[in-house]
Amino acid sequence: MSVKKSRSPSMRRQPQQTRSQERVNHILTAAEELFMEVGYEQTTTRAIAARAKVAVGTLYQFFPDKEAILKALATRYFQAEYQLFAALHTPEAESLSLGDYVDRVIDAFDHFMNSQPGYRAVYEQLLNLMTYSAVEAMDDYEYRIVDELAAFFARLNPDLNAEKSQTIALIVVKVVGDLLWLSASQTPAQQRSLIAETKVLMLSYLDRYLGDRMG
Amino acid sequence: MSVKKSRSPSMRRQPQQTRSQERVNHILTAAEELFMEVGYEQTTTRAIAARAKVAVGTLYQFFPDKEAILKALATRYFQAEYQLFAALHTPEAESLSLGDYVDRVIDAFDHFMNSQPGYRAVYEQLLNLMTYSAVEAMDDYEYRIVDELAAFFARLNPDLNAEKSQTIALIVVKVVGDLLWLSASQTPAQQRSLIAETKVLMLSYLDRYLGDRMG
DNA sequence: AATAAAATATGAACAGTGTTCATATTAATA
DNA sequence: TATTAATATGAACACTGTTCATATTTTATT
Repeated sequence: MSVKKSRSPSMRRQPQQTRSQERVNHILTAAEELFMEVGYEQTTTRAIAARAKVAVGTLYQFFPDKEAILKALATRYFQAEYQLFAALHTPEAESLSLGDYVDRVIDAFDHFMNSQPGYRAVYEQLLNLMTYSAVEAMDDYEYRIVDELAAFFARLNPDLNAEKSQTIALIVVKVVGDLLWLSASQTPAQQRSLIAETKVLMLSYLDRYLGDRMG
Repeated sequence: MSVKKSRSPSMRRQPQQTRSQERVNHILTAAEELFMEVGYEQTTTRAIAARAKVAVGTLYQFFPDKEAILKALATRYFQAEYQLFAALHTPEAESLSLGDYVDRVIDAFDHFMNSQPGYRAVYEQLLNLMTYSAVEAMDDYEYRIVDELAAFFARLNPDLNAEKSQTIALIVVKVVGDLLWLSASQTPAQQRSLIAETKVLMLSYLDRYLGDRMG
């Protein structure tokens, strides 16, 4: 069992040879497969090494510990998630009606979560490691999404001060993330009504602040 | 590392002698202290036994595994949480204005979370064990709260069918829980504005369904 | 009160984990 | 080709949750 480390680098040694690059990828895909099959806790570093056709020691040459492997996988998904957000918040998006905006964003993230097979398994386990102080643990990418969403809101309604738009953005990101996450573990019918209701929730809320700016 | 068990009873043997009753309590308080001090994962069954002045084996005489100890602690908090909910949803509550109702409920749960010192540490770690299928893991108490809240809403607005009021209740419980949880890890100033904003969110949303029934 | 039987407590032993590090192997350089 | 640096290996280590034969304590019986 690993002891809390102050701040370990995500990689122990940058792979310099192309052969090593491949090995790192093998390790990551092997780990992702196993995390999806039996979960993070039940996945053994020995099992990862075995599936990647590598010795345990090799694993620790690239990753300081088991947690770092999960984080490396999570980073890939967070990057994709951020890019999805960015693509949805171009200047053109500011001229949408509020209803269309909410529809687009929630449908897009819903689709993202369901289309990426490994996303759920990785994200689920990542939450477990982010125990102490959710703020500190909140990944850089989620921070950036909140910041940029706050700026997006402030642009639409300049009456919102920085603090207020930040709080609104934080609530939107957290609530939508939470409800989409919840919907993922429901029957398709429940899933549909939950997502429809999430849109109602966001629409009702944002209408207070952006109602007269966005259709 | 424990293997997934199909469905283990929460207790291995009911303590029949008063001496055993005390021991179980000693074990639980020792475990709670340690979970708060170093977290669930870092807490060793040996450490729990040592602090409770008991042998490791004794621990396993009452609890099938480490997880059961956490669950026993969690049950205490869930019961208290349910009773808080029940106290807030008496027939008299139906005659409150929507604003007063939201204020009361959110303030009460906010106070509950901050006044119970062990609640956060236990709940945080409990979330980690509820990985697979949040629905199945959702404790009986939370289920009951959603059900009764749905009934409360349906009583206020009989136009809401069972399915709809259930979805609304689920969203309210999840969102309020999530945002209060988030606020717990913020600075006092952020905490205040986040809670105020949570009220705005709930008010905006519930107004759609209960606006003409509750003030 | 003494004894037998049942209930309860104990902690060394077990099987398994994440991680390390002296050693062997491979690649780069001279 | 010989030398040196980089990389790969897996047995060994420290520690974990859990068990179970044994010792102790309580209860029941004589």
